[in-house]
Order: sequence, then C-alpha cells, then structure tokens
Amino acid sequence: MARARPSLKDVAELAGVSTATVSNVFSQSKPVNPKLATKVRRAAEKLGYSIDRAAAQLRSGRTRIVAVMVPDLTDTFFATIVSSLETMAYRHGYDVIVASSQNDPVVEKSRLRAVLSWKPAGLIFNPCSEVIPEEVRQRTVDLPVVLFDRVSPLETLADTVTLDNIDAGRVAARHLLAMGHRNIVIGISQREFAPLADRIAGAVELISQYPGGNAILLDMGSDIEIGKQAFAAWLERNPIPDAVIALTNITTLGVLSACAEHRIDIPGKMSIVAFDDYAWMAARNTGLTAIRQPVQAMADAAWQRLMLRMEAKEAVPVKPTVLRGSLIVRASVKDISDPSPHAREEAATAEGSFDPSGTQTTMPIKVGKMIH
Amino acid sequence: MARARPSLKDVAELAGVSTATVSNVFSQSKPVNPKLATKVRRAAEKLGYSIDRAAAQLRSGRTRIVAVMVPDLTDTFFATIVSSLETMAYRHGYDVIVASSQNDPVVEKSRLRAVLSWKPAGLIFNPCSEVIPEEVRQRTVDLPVVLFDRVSPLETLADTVTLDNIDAGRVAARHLLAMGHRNIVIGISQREFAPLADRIAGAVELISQYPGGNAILLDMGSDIEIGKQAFAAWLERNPIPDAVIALTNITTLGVLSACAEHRIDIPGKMSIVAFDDYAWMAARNTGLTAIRQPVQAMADAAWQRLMLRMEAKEAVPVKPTVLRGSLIVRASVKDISDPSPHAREEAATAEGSFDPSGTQTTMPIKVGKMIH
DNA sequence: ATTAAATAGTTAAACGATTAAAAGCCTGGG
DNA sequence: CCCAGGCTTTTAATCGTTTAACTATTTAAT
Repeated sequence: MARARPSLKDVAELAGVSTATVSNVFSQSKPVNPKLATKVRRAAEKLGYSIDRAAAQLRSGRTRIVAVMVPDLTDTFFATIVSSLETMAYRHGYDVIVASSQNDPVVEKSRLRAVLSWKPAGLIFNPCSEVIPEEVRQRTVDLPVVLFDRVSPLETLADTVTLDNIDAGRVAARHLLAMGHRNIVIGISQREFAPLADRIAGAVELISQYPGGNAILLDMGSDIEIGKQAFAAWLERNPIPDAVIALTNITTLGVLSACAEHRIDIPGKMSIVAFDDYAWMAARNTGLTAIRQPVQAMADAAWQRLMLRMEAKEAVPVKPTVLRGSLIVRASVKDISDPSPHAREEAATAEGSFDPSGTQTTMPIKVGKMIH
Repeated sequence: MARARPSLKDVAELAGVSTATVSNVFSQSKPVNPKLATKVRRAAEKLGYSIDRAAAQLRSGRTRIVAVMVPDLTDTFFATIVSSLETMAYRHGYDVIVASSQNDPVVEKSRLRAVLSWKPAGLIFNPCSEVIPEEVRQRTVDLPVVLFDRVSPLETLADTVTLDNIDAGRVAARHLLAMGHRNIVIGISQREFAPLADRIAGAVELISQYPGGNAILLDMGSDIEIGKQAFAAWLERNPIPDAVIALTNITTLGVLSACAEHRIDIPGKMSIVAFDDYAWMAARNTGLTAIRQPVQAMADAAWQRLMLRMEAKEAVPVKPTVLRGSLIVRASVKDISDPSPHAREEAATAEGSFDPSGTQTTMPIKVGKMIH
C-alpha cells in the first residue's frame, strides 16, 4: 500500500505505451489517439499518478507559476486582489506565489529576487514605492509583467492596471463642491506615489478653479497614529475645514480618530469623503461616503493582460488599463450649499467600467495652500 | 552577455573542484575546507550562479516550501497571520504557498490537493469548516502539520495553535457582568466552529450562573447584511438587551449596522464587546471594546511548531498551544452597575502570554434562552 | 613503523519528466 | 504496385542537482 509515488514510466507500462505518449496525453503538446489517451488516463487514475512538478520544470525550463508582489498583504485592498488573482490563476492551471514587501523597498528587492528565483511564467507587481526596482526593469523584456496600482498609467515599461486616480480625485472634489464645501483639506499619506499624486492633482484642479475653493494639502504620514496627531495638530492652528478628502485608508482612520478625540461631529461640523470602500465604513451611525475602487475588475484586468502575454507567441505591445472608481454616497458629507436653485450634479456611480482609451494626460496642479 | 544560466558544473569548473563539492558548499550537507568553500563561493558570485530549485528538488525529493491554507485571505486576521508566516518562513529559507478556501469545503479540498502537489515540507492548515478534510488526516503521519485557529485544542491529530476561546468568552462575559449587564445577546456566525463553540461555552457559563444573568444565543449567519437583518428582526420581537457579545468581525459589523439603522445609541442604550481588534474599531466616537487575539504570537507559535517538526530527526509528540486573548477596554461598554461598593474586577490585559499547560477541558454549557 | 579510523574530495548514477529525431503506419496518387 | 507525405508513436538524450560509494589523505593509536 505504501508504495513509492508512481512515475510516468509506471503509467506508461501499465497502459502499454511509451512515456512520450503519456507525457503527450497530459501536456497535450502533441495529439494522441483518443483510444490510447483514455487508456493512459485510466492507468494514471488507477495508480493515483500525478505529474512531478520538479521533473517537468527541470526538463522543460517552464513553470506554471505566477508571482504576485504587493506592498502589504495586511491591507484588505491588496489581500482582496491577491485572493482574486489566486482564484483566477488556479482556474487556468497556474499557481500563485505571493510575497509582501511590507512597504519597504529593501524587503521588496529581496523578496522580489526570491520569487523570481522560482522562474515564474509571469509577474504581477505592485511596487511599494514610486520607483520600480531594477530587478523588474531588466526582466520586463523576457518575462510577462503587469504593473499594478502604485504606478503611473503613463508607465511604458510594461502593462499597467490602475484606477483612474485623477478622475477619482475630481469625483471626490466635485461631490464636495456641489454640496457647498469650499475649504477642503486633502489628507495624504505618501505624496510621491503615483495614485496619490494623481488623486491630488484631480481634486486640487477642481477645487482651486472653483470660486472660493481652497485646497489644503496635509501630509499625514503612513501610520494611523501619526496621521491622527498630524490632523489634530493642524486643527489646533486652523479653523475646522468644511471637509476633508482622505486619500487612503490610513488617512481616513487618522482623521476619524482625531475627530473622535476632539469631538468634532461628522458631518455636522466637518464632512469627509474617504477612499476605498471597506465593510466597516457602512456599519456606522454616519456611514462614510467613499470612492470605491473596482477591485474585482482591476484583478480581472491584470490577470487578463498577464495571461495574454504568457500565452502569446509573439510580442504584445504595452497597454495601460485605467479603470474608473465610483462614488458611494452615504452620510458623511453634509449638504451646506445655499438653497438657491443650483444645478446639483449627480453622483457618478458606474462601477468599474473599462476605460477603452488607455491614454491619459496629467492635469496641471494648482495648490491653494500647502502645509507640512 | 546573454549567456545561458550558469549551472553547478560551470561553477565547479571555474573553481577547479567537483560538482559534489560545490553542492556541499551550498547545501552544507557535508563539511568542506573553508579555503575551497570561499573559492567556490567566489566563482559562484562571479558567474551569478543561483541554485536551480527544480533540479535540486527532483534529485533530493525535498522542498523548502510550506503550504498555508486559510479560510479567507480577505479577512485581515488571516491576512495578518499569512503575512507574518511569510516573513518568518523567508527568514528561515522557506517559501510559502498560500491558498484560500474561500470558506468553501469543496474549494478547500481542491486547493488542498493543489498545494500538496508541491510536496511542501510542512503545512499550516486553518480549516474552513469544523471538519478536517481526509487529505490532511492522511498526510498527518508523513507531513509536518500544524492546525490553526478553527480547530479544537483537544484535537490530537496534529499540533494545534488556538486562542483560549473559552477564556476569551469568559473575559467578555465577566467584563459585561461586572459593568452591571445581565441580558446579554451573543451574536454568532457559525455555531459549529470550535472557536465559536468555545467562546459561547465560556460566556454562557459565566452569564448563566450569575444571579439574574441571561445569555441569549443569536445566530446571525456569516454575512454582514444577513447578520444585520437577523439582529434587527430580533430587536423587533424583544426589548433591547443590556449588551451584546459579537463573536466575530462579521457579527460585530452586523450588530453595528443594525444599531446605526435603528438609531440605538452605543453604549447609551446598549453595550457591545467585539472580537478581534481592527484599526477601525478605535477610530470611532465610541471606540469598540474588544477581545484581541495575539495574532503575532499565534503566528510565531505555529511557525515554531512547524519548524520543530520539519527539522526534527525523530517523531515529535503532538502538542496543543493555547494562547490568551486580551480585553481592550474602550468606550462601547457602559457601566450600569449600581453604585454600591462592589469588588470591580480588573480588565486582564496580558497580551498573548503562552499558556504553558497545553491542556484544556470544555466547560458545561447552560443556555439561558435560545433563538434561531 | 604500521594500521585503523576519521576526514575531505571525487566519480558517476540517479531523480522523472520533456522533446528532438527516428521509426511506423496509413492513405492516395501515379 | 510503389512511394511520397502526413499522421502517430517510440527511442533515447537531456535538464541540473544530490548522494551513495569510492579514493586519497591525514590523524591517532598501538
């Protein structure tokens, strides 16, 4: 009973064919007589045969592995992406190797080398900083790569899949402006990251060209506690703003903490629109109005591009995919516009529609005021 | 420049030694003269040599892979565990293959087979249901396995790492009782899961033997929306309870949603203690009092046991590890005890201390009332 | 001085698949 | 009837390590 694991040879013997035929049955790289094929399959079944990855890989030099690197698995956004990718990969016969860079470029480099040493068939890479490491740049020619999330859609190094962050910034700002808000703080964690820079650009553009609009950029760091203190410190030296746009989950939590501590009523005294839509945002007395990223669509797009490249015979031209976010209106933005008959804009809520034109130009930034 | 990847042989040639020696230098399975060793290493460096996993594995039959299976990567609790395991594994020269069963036993089985086909050196398994699949049971003899979280500490099949859920249930109940609460709803997602069963046991035990104590078990399903409706429905047919113990993140969110919708003030009209400590729980006007699992310690313990087994020469006896949770007191529990001089209990906040005695007995359950 | 034991390094045979190249086997046209 | 050409199947080499078995060298013990 406790016999050694059966090999191709055993199957071949039992089926009365050569090992090559058995191999062809499983890899379907060459056609095999259906009669023989079933015989082989039956034999394999009987022996409980399953292919040996190591041997197959050694000989063929290929793998069915895709490597996925994210800045932080702990963040639900990334975890959801990974989970979704895992499902799709599995469905297509690939296995996923995940690595998290813990938001540290040094760790990123070393983990990257580790996952690349698996000789994956493809790489889905979400850089933790604004610079794409050399290891990826080099491999971009011989390895299917798709860059994800923390990259500019203008990046030409490889396929990219990103949110339309400029639009997202605009949507947040437009909503706030339409509701009568003028003094708007933009809570930032890492100003350099492409998505954040774009969100800022989009929001600032609209706010600063609106009569009386005043966009205030506030760096809150990449830690909730620090963000809370930064926001609290700012509040001490300034009047409460009409609203804040929290550009990330971290900043949202920072702002919320500070407001809770300083007893600032939301949306009574101050409104807020958050980024990313988490379950807890709805389970509050005042649900958080937020811009939702089409997580599923983003994962789909990334996988689709990667597959295309992995399975393609010839070179595939680089293409950026930019997806629209959607505004989820809940209760954290108060309407303080004067009741005169304004044209009140509708909240755009078309979830995750593909943007067919993959092109995008960066908008000029006008900053109303800047605080460090 | 674009030469083929160098092999052991190339390194051996350049260093002027045999391939066996080079192999020994890298695998350190046999001692080699330090002088030679450095020569080999230098040669390897020069060629940019790195070992070929597939070949090594094919020949040796061993891997440096550990498989990790969780019910849902999307859940921060599991994601944190995975992330932590990944770090530790990497540090010890192992690679991690993650798979999520999406809380579906069928998916679990198939993903399990997939990860096992990697011939991992170890498996950290967090079942998605209360039954441990056959695939794992069988392998438990020849494969280092540690069972995690959703298992009973009484399980003898393999090492287990769990929260002391009975104690956690007691701690929640004790806190509530001490604050004067008597009618306590226990919000449950999946009654069968060992951790929840134990939390229930612990809480019910204390509540029901307390004078006037009344524990009400309420099934809220494993979905926030459903949980919200279940709780709301219950509220319509019953007076608002003094407090609720939400046994999982899902139930917490469900209760919170229902309360928000029905304008039930927390903790004014009703108190709540949650399980698991997420960042958003602190960033509220009334921070959530919750029982925190020592996530890091749990991951550490799991890894430590697995390592022990993977590296051990002889059989290692099965050992359960049970870790204590800690009560994080914030603002969601109101003190409604009468002001007579009671002995007010201290909140136990010793985070993640190891419980040296790995044994545990299940407490008798007395249910005050039961509602479906 | 002799030999046994210990140590270090080498040789060469695997491991289990894939895949060129060779070999069979048909089919149909001349 | 023969042979070209298109299938399908087989043969056998090969991928890059590890490792058992062997050889050579040193050390220790008598």
